[in-house]
Amino acid sequence: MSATDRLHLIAASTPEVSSTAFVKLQPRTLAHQVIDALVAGAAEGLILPGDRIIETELALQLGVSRVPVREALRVLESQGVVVNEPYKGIRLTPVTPERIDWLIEVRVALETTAANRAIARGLNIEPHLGSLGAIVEDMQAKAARNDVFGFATADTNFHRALCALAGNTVLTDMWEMLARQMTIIFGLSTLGKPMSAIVEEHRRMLEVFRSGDPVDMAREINDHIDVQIHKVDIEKIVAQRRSQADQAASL
Amino acid sequence: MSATDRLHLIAASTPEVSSTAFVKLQPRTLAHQVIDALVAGAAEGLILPGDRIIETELALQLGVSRVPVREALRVLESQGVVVNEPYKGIRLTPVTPERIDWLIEVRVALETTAANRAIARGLNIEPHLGSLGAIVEDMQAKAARNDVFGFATADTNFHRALCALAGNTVLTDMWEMLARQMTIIFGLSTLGKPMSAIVEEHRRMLEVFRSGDPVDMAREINDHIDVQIHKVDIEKIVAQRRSQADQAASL
DNA sequence: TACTATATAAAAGTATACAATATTCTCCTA
DNA sequence: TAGGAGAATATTGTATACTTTTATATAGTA
Repeated sequence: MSATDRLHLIAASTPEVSSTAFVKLQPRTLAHQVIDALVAGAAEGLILPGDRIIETELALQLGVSRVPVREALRVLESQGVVVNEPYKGIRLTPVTPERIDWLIEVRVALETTAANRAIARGLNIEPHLGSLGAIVEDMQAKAARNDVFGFATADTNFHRALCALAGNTVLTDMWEMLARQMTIIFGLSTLGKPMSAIVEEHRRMLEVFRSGDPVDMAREINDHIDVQIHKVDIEKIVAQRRSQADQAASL
Repeated sequence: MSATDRLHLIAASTPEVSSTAFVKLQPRTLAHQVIDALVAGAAEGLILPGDRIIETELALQLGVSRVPVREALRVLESQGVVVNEPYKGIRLTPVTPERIDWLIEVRVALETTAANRAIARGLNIEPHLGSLGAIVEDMQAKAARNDVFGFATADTNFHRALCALAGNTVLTDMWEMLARQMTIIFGLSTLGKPMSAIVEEHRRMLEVFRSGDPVDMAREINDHIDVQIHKVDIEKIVAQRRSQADQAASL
């Protein structure tokens, strides 16, 4: 079975809009939906780093023509999610320990910048602290229920919310790129540490954010992201995720 | 005359490869060439922030079909160079003082990170200092000849070379995005300061880099980029560039 | 058997054709 | 004359068809 065989259909991968949504979300093109489907599939481990992606196949799976598929792949290429050699094919960007270091380095830089900007704007106060705190509580709840997927999502949301406080969309856009790539690499699973420890780290980060010391903040973010992800055996993770995906596929 | 009417043909905008090139560069697709042509056109002021871009027209100008044009536009959209509203049209991202601040903030963050990483790797030594120094000399030469275009290019090259020393392609890729956007906004002209002063700033940056103090380096980069570009009247610049472009077009 | 050359197939790159949506213009009515 | 309904037009979104390139398989020869 090839890498894209089990990709969700578009209909299934684009969740219903909450009826309480205030902003009218723009109609999204098929290309955008293809991007979401691919990223979601990669996050679930249906496609793994290094896997070949065939346009025709993907188009067939998603029930669209090759045009939006190609547009999606070009976008993902420009974001570093896939690599392309003309006439040879596209594959999910192979992951190396080096590349993980690079992603982390940039992500730490962006998050630190964002946090310090938020502090400079005087946003390390209520109601923002409360919002962030609520996310941490959510993490706690998900941890208690052993909801790994939900936990990872909440974790990401915490960092996203922190970045958003900088009010710099150029920064947040770039952050999303990085977060997406890391999600694809690591999947939505926690690594190494127990969830309770991770929750605790977030509490501490939040406390430092409240205190408003830029240097402390930088150190805290660096330690958090670095320690959480660094020095993992990436080969092992990919192999593990592949076997998981194969298992799921054979059910 | 519409915005894209005077875009260079692809053949004209893709320079010959130096015969001394060692690496075999991969064959580039039309989509990539369209990207280059568009960015080049924007840098020259043939298209300005806020201008509408019509796919059909652009395709005609470049002598290609709409498919590679659309792929190019999707990539540029994901990079923030153009904005798109489905069925309404694509335009070069309008520029606001706020957006310029955002771009600068991220660029400073990335360059600072890169410089410090280069220092951490112990690369603030020869032959790297010499290479950077050579670029500064080049700037000096271009300034003497009053070659504004060449000067701006050399300036960009200095910062690019500095970033490259970090050896982090994720970082350099993102830096390129930012540099591209700033080029589109400001064109290839110096802003405010005399060129000699800018050359002097680069000398100073290089000296601080040699000394290897991360804090000094951060301050120096921030001052350089910030002071050089900040607080310019963007409305005026765009208006000025537009009249220049119109003038050139009527010749 | 091993190797090369040719033919075949697969997939990406590109162009054209069609559908859906938004905008503009016209004409009618109040 | 001002305003609105509806047709006409322009432009984007999508699908299909064709071309070029690469990869694979087959056959022939040393």
